[in-house]
Amino acid sequence: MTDRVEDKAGSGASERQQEPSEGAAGGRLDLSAFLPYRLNQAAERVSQRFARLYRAEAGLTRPEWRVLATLGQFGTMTATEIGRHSAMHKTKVSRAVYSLESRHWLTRTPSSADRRVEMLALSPKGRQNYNDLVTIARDFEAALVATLGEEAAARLRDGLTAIEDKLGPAR
Amino acid sequence: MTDRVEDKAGSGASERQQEPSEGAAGGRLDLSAFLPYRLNQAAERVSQRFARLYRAEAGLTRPEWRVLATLGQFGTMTATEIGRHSAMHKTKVSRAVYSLESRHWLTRTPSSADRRVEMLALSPKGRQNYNDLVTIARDFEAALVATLGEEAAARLRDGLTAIEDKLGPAR
DNA sequence: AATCAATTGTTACAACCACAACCAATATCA
DNA sequence: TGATATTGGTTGTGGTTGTAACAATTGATT
Repeated sequence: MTDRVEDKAGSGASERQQEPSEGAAGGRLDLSAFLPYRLNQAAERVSQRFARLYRAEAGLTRPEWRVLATLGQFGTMTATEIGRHSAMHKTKVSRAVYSLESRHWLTRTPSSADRRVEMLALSPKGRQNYNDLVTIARDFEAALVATLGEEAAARLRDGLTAIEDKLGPAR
Repeated sequence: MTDRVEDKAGSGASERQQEPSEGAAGGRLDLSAFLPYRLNQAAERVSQRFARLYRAEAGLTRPEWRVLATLGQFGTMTATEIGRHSAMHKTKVSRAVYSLESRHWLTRTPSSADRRVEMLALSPKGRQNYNDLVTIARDFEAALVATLGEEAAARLRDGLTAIEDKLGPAR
């Protein structure tokens, strides 16, 4: 439909035409139409905007937000369970948990059944901040959907569902 | 529609029920249904799979692949232009360019018009590798679309287009 | 019971990244 | 022209991340 490879900065002198040497084989690839690239860019744009909110509101990093969100949703879990549900690496979880614990937003309770693990849960302070952030998150998502339009948002969700269903977990 | 918050690992003893204390206000947020999270996960899954390919084929990092792809598409550009078209930070471009130059995949030519900039272009060796990677990229995208199904892929593209159109560039 | 394998979580280390500082060159404007 | 601001690109630094190694505990096998 549209062009999509224009340069809206307008500063440079010569606009680069898409006409390199093109050796022998099948030619170029339009990066800005390449699905993995587009997905990445879209995710980054949305995530950055949302990250600004919880960083401004609570000074959280992304891993901290995810741990908070997971604990807020499920109540009490171990670190590995958090990692599984939020798709984060062990060490990321470990450090985010430590950080939230330092803020007294969560508490560790040794498990009586398995002495390797600790049960993690939000403190009242943590839950209060979680509740505030949930409101912000809901508002953000609603605003995003409104911006995209219900129709486009629904299609986006369909596409994401397909990826989730057909591709396994990220690893 | 569907549940989406189940745990297919099945290893743990007690499955966490979604029933934390729920203070006073409106309750929890299902992270795995939250649009920014879903977008991020989907992008990461796809990117990781594709990254495995060009890392195995050519030992490239993601910034290096993007610089290669951009130069391959546009022929000759400056570092700033590469950054603008591939949405990468200055320093990332600088170091990726240096790395590709060390492999003799690209050449620098001082610009006669502006002695601050250097015109960057792929060497024959670089273009050859680019051509190979373009084939891999096309195959990957085709396989991805086939996996998702044409229908779902089209909806995904619509959603991404909406994000690109309605949301500005990542910063 | 004793050994070996697997799991949980933390930490050391190296790679990577963005921010800021910086140099060189150009543009702006008095 | 001369002073100042702006731009292109590189480098140093602090912070973040993943890999690997590790201690502690549990499970499996005999």
